[in-house]
Amino acid sequence: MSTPFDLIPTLDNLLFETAQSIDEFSDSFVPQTRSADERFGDFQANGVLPYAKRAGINPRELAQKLIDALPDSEDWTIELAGPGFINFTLSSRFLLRWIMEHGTAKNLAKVARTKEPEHVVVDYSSPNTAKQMHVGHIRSTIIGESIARILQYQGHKITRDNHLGDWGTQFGILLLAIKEEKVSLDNLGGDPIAILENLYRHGNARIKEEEYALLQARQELVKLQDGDPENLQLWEKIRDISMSSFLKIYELLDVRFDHSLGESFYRDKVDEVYSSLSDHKICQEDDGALVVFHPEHKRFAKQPFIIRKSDGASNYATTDLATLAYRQKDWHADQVIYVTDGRQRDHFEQLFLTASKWFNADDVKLPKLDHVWFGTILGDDNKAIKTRDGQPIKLIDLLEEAMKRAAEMVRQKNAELPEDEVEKRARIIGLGAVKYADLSQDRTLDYVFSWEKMLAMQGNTAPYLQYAVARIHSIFRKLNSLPTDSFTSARVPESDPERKLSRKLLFFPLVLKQATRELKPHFLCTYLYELATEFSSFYNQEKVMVDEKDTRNLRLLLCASTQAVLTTGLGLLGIETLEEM
RNA sequence: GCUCCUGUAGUUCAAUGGAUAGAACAUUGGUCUCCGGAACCGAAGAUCUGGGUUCGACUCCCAGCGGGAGCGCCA
Repeated sequence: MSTPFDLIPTLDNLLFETAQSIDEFSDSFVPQTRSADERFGDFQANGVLPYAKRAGINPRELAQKLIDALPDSEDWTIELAGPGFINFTLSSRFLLRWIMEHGTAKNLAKVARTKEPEHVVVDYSSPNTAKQMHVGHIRSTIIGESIARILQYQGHKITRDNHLGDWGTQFGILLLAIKEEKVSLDNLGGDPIAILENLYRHGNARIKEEEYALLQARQELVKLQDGDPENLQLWEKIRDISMSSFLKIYELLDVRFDHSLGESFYRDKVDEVYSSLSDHKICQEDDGALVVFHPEHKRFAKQPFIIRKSDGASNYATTDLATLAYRQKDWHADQVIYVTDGRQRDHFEQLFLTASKWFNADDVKLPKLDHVWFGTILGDDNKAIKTRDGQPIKLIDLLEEAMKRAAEMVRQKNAELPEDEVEKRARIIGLGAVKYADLSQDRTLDYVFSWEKMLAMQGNTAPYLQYAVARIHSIFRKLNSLPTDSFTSARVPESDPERKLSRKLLFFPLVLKQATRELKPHFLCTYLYELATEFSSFYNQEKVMVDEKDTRNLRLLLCASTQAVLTTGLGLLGIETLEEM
């Protein structure tokens, strides 16, 4: 008999089915099983309370009836508590069985797989070409990657698409500056992207001081969009320079895209958007622009979704519609997840409404659409982050600073370590800290930037989790054994620390489900931190390498399983682990 | 003006309508012949205000107050 990976559906079913044999219950009963505070057991079902209330029955009496009807089980004991909670306390044998069956990375991965895999496109990172990535891009990149990994882990087919901003107004300005300053893009030296960014800044200043320059910039953009060979060539070079600067960052962050289909990719697909939406009378002309209103919506009845500007040019609403159509038609996406700043919520709400009407009119199945939005990164003044001279903090600087600080700590810990090993550890620890700092808080909240916080190595941080993993490696190293060895003769968990750690391991599937349902990795972070804390406490209280074989095996099994869950979980956050640190 | 988000210890953050609101940092007291002290154990300390819904509210609703954002040709 196999032990259920996620106990909640099992208990839910058991309670529901049993309830059906009792007169007072109907099929509208929802057991509401959830993990319980450890003071009350391991799982609790709360559903009797609201049900009894509705039926006008005493909840404690009804709960008792249900408990009496439940079949006896060797796997748990059941208790009535409080106003009508039903508490389940798992038997030690069950805990041991679960850990033995599921507690390796391989088995976890197997059992976490969904029976209904879907094709999910994750649209994230999406920087603008011609500019460097700055701290503002870190959230989309890190959160998007984690969500992609979480879904992929559960067996979904994931397409990672970097929707570059490579066709917008910034090119007119940049092209103007390049031509006015007669810059050759062929030898820009060691940091070409920085030079491009400076040029852009010059151009931007020019169009603000002189109206003629503004007209020229617009003209350069029109020329580019009309396929002018010179501008197109320059544009391609700019794109290449930008991409190579992005790739450096993606490599550090261990992010790889399947596609980088920017806005330019859709430039010959926007006409189809205009004509189709016009044919279906979804859009209308207004002040010379083509717009979509949603009369049924309290805000978008008046607030337009502009899909073609009055000068005839497309904008990001147009390309986003074209992009969605492409993802549906060519990729057969079941779901599309957009990971962007929360300030774009209106845009995506309008996009989803418009797409829904459009696809419906064309009788095409609309993929499930999710806007995974996150808060702004703020500075000390509670305004969007800027450096003192008003420039955004470059992402590459942040990452290098993190690695530098981590390297210092690694050297302090181990002075004789060869430099390449220091660098390797510094990368995993430093970048892990940066990722974790971002992922560990609810993404919808604004984020106050501080180097201390981003690079913190103590407390609820990646290095703390990595440290727990490294310690477990150290145990097995000493024992000349492997975490993947089998520990078949282990005894059941008895002591408080053994039991607490065991039950924590069992909650991994619940957390995975929650993080997936809400597309919020911080649930996973909180859990991993609690697991690591529980492990440290256990490890402090219980000697692992004892002579008594069955006890040692149990404790080693707990170590191995903890390591498997921590490593797996951190992997889902895009964070690597070390055998020694 | 309209709309949305947000308000929890000194600070930074958790908490699926569920039982006594949980951590970290900082403060502070301990553990140290220990299998890695990047550790462990303890103390102190919080739900903006006022109503409402509910058996039960940090959570949902209404009204204030404070902070932030969006609102026609940027993305």
